[in-house]
Amino acid sequence: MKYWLMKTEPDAYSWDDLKSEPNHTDHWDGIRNYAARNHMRDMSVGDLVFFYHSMIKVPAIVGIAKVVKEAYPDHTQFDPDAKYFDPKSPQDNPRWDMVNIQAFQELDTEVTIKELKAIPELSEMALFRISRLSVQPVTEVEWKLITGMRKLQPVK
DNA sequence: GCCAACGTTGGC
DNA sequence: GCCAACGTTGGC
Repeated sequence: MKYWLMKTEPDAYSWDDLKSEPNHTDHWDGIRNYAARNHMRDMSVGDLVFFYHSMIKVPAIVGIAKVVKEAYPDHTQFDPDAKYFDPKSPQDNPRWDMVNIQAFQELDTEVTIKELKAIPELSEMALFRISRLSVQPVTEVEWKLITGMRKLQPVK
């Protein structure tokens, strides 16, 4: 079992948006960064994901999602009308992948970046070291520490 | 709005 | 292959 963190701007797509999808599940399209893509390719069904809201007043981990489908080609790279259309991506060897995630667990309250920053054991998190990486690994130690800070409940 | 960090592009 | 210019991310 591996652990991850995925960032999203809630104005574009939020935790509530994911929860309102059929089966609380959606595909994670639009990733156009090789490091982030490679992390998605390393994901396995059952891996857990911190769902993180960025570009807002109080950036925070707002929920826990689960990987329910492993990496497969992101169809939006071939759609000329899509925001993340990539005309240079070869049809027979697509550059960009996505995974499917499902909203899995609720936190009783969100875990803010301020709170995370105050914890010395978390100072090496990719979240702080590699600021622009929108899909990133979380270590087991980091995962257990953070999830231990909150009550978790299944998403209904 | 500012600015640091980092990725991408393109000239040479 | 190098590197300057530029664009984007994202916290503050």
